[in-house]
Amino acid sequence: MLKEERHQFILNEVRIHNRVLLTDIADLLKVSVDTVRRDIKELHNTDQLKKVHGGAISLGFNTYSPVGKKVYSLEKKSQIAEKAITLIKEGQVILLSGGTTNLELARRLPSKMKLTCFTPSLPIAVQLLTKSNVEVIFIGGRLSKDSQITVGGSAINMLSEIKVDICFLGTNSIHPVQGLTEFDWEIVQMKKAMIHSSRKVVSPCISEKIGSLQRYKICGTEDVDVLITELEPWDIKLDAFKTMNLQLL
Amino acid sequence: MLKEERHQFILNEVRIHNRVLLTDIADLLKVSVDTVRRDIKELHNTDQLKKVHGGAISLGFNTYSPVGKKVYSLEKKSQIAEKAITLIKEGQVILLSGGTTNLELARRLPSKMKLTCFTPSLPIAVQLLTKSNVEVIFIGGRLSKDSQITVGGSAINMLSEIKVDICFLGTNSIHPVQGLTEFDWEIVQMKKAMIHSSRKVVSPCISEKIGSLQRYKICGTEDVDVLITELEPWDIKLDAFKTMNLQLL
DNA sequence: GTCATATTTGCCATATTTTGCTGTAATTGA
DNA sequence: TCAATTACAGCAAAATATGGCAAATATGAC
Repeated sequence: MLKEERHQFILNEVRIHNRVLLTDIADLLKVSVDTVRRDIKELHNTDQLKKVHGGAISLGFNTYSPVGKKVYSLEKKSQIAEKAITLIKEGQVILLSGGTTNLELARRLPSKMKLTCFTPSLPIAVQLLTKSNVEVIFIGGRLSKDSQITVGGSAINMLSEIKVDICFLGTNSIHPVQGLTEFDWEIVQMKKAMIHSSRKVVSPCISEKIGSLQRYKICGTEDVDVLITELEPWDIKLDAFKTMNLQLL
Repeated sequence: MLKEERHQFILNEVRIHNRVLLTDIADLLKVSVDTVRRDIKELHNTDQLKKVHGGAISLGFNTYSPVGKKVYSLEKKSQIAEKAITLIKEGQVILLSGGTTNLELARRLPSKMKLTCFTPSLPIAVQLLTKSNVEVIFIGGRLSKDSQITVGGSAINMLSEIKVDICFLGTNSIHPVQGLTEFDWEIVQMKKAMIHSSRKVVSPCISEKIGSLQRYKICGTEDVDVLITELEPWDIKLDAFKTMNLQLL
């Protein structure tokens, strides 16, 4: 692998996540942390990102990180993404909401499978640009700076005109009784519209988010067709969902 | 095998993969690495690719980061961007087409000025995310992988619903008689729509592109209100435009 | 055809760059 | 404060770059 490739990769990660960990990059690229450290140093010296202890952040980084510290539960999200990909078939039309899990999914889309992919997420669109086999259609609208997805009437309007095969709905909170909830009103509206635009709703969700509750309701569990977690099928956290009419992965 | 054949082969590989390894090429073509090295050196000297340690990468490899592109052109573009910014007033609604010059413009937008900015360009949207004072509205549609902007009916439709104060129209070719031209049909359609959606059309254009001509016509010079170049006002290249009803910067 | 000349190519010896590793210092979080 | 992680400098091995050289090939004039 060329040094320039690594540089591009790192910059891309920074663009998408606003921050990267040295160790994650080293892991992903299978090189030593020293090499990544040197790469980041170079990119720092040429003002392409900002080097910080343990990694790097984007230059215009606005210190606000919605999820808190561990943006990367890379391991779990990768597992979920791998499971999710098994649901996709050649030639299908899919819809990816925002969120880091869906970003992982986008990253792992097989490069041979022809797909059409709708998304309102800027990072996911950037990621999908590298997949020559995927036709990307971006849902336009006002860009929310926090979530880096488009929101608002225009976006919802565009969603109302489509009907896709599968929607992968990144989920902040899922509760056996209350269903899916969200703390941002505009995102709630977007997600509702996405559900209406899809034949099948898949909810990739890391286990920490199971049982949690936010201010606004998106939909009940009955609107979700498949719930994907990183847990084993017999895990106790999933018990509450087993009686329901939804597939567990 | 002829040298020319090797050159074509290498360029093709670079086009397809965006990068090549010296050793791979030598292996594939059954020639020594020295030969490939010399080939790449030649292609580098004639600006057909970029030589790096261990191989070569395509010229537009790091699409997002203007750093690494040709430095001289970056300087010109920066100058143009600086001039362009003087046209923008607090609270206005602007429209940025794609292109690296507009990307520079986006990067340099003052952080205190409140603005609303429409754009179909993914790199520009990413850049604008860092500007907390700018409301970004992304023109949705099918993403063209080459130009990294959205194109197609949906995008043009969305454009038809807006009327902005200023449109900065990244320009590939401007000709005193033929006007603005472009080589990609879909982008032509987008740019036409952008012109219709704007009260004022500004065309930032580095001097190399003056007088050049592409396959498809976007509009005549009469549709352009302001032409911004990096040249001094008295430069001979601008003479042809001086009699026209357009402002030169 | 022959000779002289120029180009191309592979090989070699010698720099230079890159990379991982080591030991030590600095930073972080509890 | 301590313990763990991360940073940094220096080193050595591997990979790559460079310039010189000679053999092979092509070119062109006679």
